[in-house]
Order: sequence, then C-alpha cells, then structure tokens
Amino acid sequence: MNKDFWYELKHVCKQSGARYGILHTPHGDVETPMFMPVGTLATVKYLSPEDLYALETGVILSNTYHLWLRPGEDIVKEAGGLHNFMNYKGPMLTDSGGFQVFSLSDFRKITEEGVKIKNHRDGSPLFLSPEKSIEIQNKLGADIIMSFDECPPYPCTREYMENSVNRTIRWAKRGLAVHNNPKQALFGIIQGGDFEDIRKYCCEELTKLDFDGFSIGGTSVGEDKETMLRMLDYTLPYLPSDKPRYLMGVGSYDSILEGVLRGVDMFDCVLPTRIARHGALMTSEGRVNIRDKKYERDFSPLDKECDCYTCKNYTRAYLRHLYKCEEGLGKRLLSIHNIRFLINLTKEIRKAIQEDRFLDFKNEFFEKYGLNVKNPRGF
RNA sequence: GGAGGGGUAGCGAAGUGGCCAAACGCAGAUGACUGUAAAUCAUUUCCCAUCGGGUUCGGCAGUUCAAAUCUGUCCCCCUCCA
Repeated sequence: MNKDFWYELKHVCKQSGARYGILHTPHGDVETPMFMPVGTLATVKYLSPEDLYALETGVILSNTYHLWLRPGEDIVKEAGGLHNFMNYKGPMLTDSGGFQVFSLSDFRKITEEGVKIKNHRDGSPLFLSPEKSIEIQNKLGADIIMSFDECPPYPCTREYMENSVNRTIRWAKRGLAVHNNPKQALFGIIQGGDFEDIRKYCCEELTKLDFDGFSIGGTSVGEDKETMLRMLDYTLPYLPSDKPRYLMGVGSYDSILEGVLRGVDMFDCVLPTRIARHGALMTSEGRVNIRDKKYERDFSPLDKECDCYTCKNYTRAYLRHLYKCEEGLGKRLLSIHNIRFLINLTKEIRKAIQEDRFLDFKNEFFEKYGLNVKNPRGF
C-alpha cells in the first residue's frame, strides 16, 4: 500500500449511493468526485498554472506518449520532474500511452511484448511496452500513473476482447512488477467493452493486484451513451469501495452525473478545453457557440451564473470578436470558462452527495438542461 | 492624342464556344468535437424551391442549335509613350 497516496471515503449518499471522498496525494488533498483537465504536453493548452490554481482544478493530466517523444522523459526528470518542469504544484496524473496506441491505430502493431507504433510526427518506428510506459512515467514523476493497457475498439468481437483483456491483465502485472517510485500511485485499467462477464473478470483479476486505484477504460471510443452506461454498470459493482475509481476520457456534463451516480470518483476529458478552443461553451443556459452572429452585439457575460474570470470581466461580443480573429486570448478565456463550469458542477455534486440528495440534483440538472437519452449532452 | 493590358459571385482569382451557377483561396454562415496528431473537421454562401426551377460572368446589340468564352459598339480601370 502506498503511504503517500490514499483514498478516504467520507460519505456515501443515502439517496443515490454516490461517493464523496478525499484523495490524499504528495501534492495535496483533493475532494472527489472531481474533474481533471487534460494537459497532454505538460500544459493545459493556453492556460498557465496560475490560471489552473484560480480554477481550483486539483489534479491535471499529462501524457506519457507525447512527453516521451518531446521533450523526452530524461529531460523532464533532469528538470526535477513534471511538477518542476511545468511549474505546477498541484497533483498530477499521467496516462500510460495506451490511448495513443488506440487513437493512432493506423500505425500500430500489437504483440504480447508490446506495441510497435509509428511516431505520428515523422513516421519513425517506436516500441512501447508495459515496462517502458511505467519506466517513463516513473521518470515523469506524476502523483498518479496508469497501467499500460490496450484500449480495444468498439465494437469488437468477443474473441478479440477476451484476448485483449487477458493481455491487458498480463501487461498490468508486468507494469506493477517494474514500478519503482513509491511516491507514485499506480492505477490498473479495467477493459472488456460491453461484455459483462469480461468486465467482471477483468475487475476480479486486477483487484487481486496491488493497485492504488482503478480506471475504467474503453469508453468514449465511439459507443453510444446507453452502451457507455452499461459498461459502467458492468464494472463499478466489482470494484473495491476503499479505492478511487477513475472513468477515463469522460467529461460531458451528463456523463459526469451518470458516472457519479454509479460510483465514479474521477473524470478527465479534453472536451471542455477542446470545444472551448473551437468556440463552444457549456453554460447555465446550455450550449453556446460563441462564433454565432447573434452574439455580435451581445454585451452581456458569457454566463450570468458563472463566477469565472472570463464571465466576470468580458462580454460575449468581445469573446466572439477574439474567436473570429483567432486570438489566443479568446482560446484562453473560453477554456477558463469551460473548465470552471465543470469544476463548479463537481462542487455542487459533492455538496449534494454530502447532503444525501444527489439523485434529486441529477434529475433537476437533466431537466434544466433538457437532457435525455436522445439528447444526452444537451450542449 | 498614341500603344498595350484588363473588367468573372462579398474580396482575390481560374475558366477563353457545349462537361459552367462557374475551379481554387479568403471572407461570411452553421454544426461537430469525450484517457488531445485537434487554432481541427464537416456543411453551407446568386435567387426561389423538396425534387426542381429562375436569373448571372462591365452595359447594349449581334453570330451560333449552344456564349463568361466569338463579333461590333459603348462605359470604366491599369501600364507605357507623347
């Protein structure tokens, strides 16, 4: 058991079963459920660490594959680790590179030993294995690191999934065996697609091992909303309650609420920052595409109910202008807002759980935003 | 006054008898984006309409089955020479 990292389950909502807890990390304690913005290349695009502190982000992500290529894990280590390198003092998490193997799948070849993959920038051959991924992550030095898994495509055959999950389990053991930084928590990743028995089997096998938490993988890969929820239903009941559960790659607000309802503690997603850069905002009035002409002379704040720096200081007309002119400040201000929207959502979620009214909160939220199965995201 | 070049959709710019409502770029409008190859991608922009139809390529008049493309003429712009 890791002495620098542990999960403290503080309260289970009597109305819903959702969990409120505290994650203790070497870089501070954070409350869960929480949302973690993604900073692939040791930066949450367009935001400074000061922006992140103001947003109260807690944990932020970075990425093994991308930092491996640039600047290289040795340089990050030389700089004193990821925290020093990028000057972020809060807790950090690195993904293992497993997802890049999936998203760059045009160039990959998966074997028992690991994955042959082509450098997406220059085509040069690369090889990533469970050992290599953990070795890189040990050098990067994030508080929480991920096991190297295979993220299978959806849909895929039962045979493919069985082979893949067994390999992911073997890879998990290999990663665990070489992990040598006691300050870093290591999470196992549950796969199995929407095969209930395979998900369950994966949970049973991985929870036998000495992981500090468990991630739910294989979601947000093109499946529909109902399927994703089914995957959660096939996974969460088989995970131990004394360890954190992390739903990887999920960040639309309806999915966060559904995840929390099922017992998820941690979420990460590029969605708020990516769509912000593309001019789409999550607001108390639903989705706003700031580029739209109707905002040309709208001198009101982006979201009247929001307390973020952007909403307190700038108008929709100005944000639209920045977007149209492709100014970096626009991307920054819009990213600030979207992240704050999700941070505020998780704050309200935690409060509702502690007050044993999370189910009401979730239902009210869905009603307010007109969310349903057909229109799940609503923005 | 003389010689030459040019006027194409919001802008720039292809096209020089039928495959042209007219490439392409920009600009505009709209949508998408879920462990970030993402300042990306998709749709759309003469008019009306579901199919489909109606008006266009400086103006006018011609030639032709057929013209943005050929002829005449007029208007405007640019360069050079006087």
